[in-house]
Amino acid sequence: MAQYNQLDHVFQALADPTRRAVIGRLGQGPASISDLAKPFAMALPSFMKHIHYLEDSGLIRTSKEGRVRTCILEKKTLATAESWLARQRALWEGRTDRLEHFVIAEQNRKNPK
Amino acid sequence: MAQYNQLDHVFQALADPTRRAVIGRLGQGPASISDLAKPFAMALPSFMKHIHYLEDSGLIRTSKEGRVRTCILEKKTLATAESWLARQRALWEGRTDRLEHFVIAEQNRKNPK
DNA sequence: GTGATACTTAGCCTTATGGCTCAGTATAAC
DNA sequence: GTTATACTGAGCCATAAGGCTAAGTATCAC
Repeated sequence: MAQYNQLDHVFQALADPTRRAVIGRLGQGPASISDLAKPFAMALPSFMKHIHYLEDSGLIRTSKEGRVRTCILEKKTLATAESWLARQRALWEGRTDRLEHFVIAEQNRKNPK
Repeated sequence: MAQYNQLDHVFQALADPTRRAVIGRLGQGPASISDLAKPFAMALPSFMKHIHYLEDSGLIRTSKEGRVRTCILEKKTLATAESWLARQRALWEGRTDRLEHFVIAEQNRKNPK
């Protein structure tokens, strides 16, 4: 993983069950660190590493207010993973580009910038 | 990554640019190890580790005939990653849909026909 | 001001990853 | 039967991942 590539970090972030669970939770709306950490039998600093990993990969964004840090899902980043997979499928299905365009169009429709 | 979970291994496998390139190539059809290895400035044993990783994760299957090992893409496994992402999207879009409904309802309340 | 809450920082430990070399085996070509 | 080809296996190395504890800081509640 020597060179800079967002997909590397995104897929790597998705490779851990704790982090996937966090993403699943954040799909339902923003949450604080301690709320997110609650379901996991893990020391908080360990959990924080996952949060940092997710933030560095661009899959979530966080902000601190008072002593509480709130996390939100960055859907656009998740979409880059989705569209890579869609592109692979498009390739082998011979339907070049159509599916990827569909995914991106859907993303823009649902979350216009 | 202590416990058994195919998604862990699939996403982990996708986190490396060499392995993603191999998958891209195999999307166009089966290929031998040395054909696959050609584009990479990497010793063959190093490349083989990637192949083993891909095979262990279930993303490819390989078979040997004579001295040549041929690799093919296991599309079904790639689909498990795709469907996890699709499920996430479904989750958060379900939420935004409800939010949209709420917003529309509010608008109608404030500005009745 | 004291104490609880919510992180945060620092550092340790074990295992996994991703590269390498060097040598080995099995098949194909001549 | 030699030689070239196509892996394969063993093992080394540096760094990253993912857990831990212990101690620190900044808010908030009383």
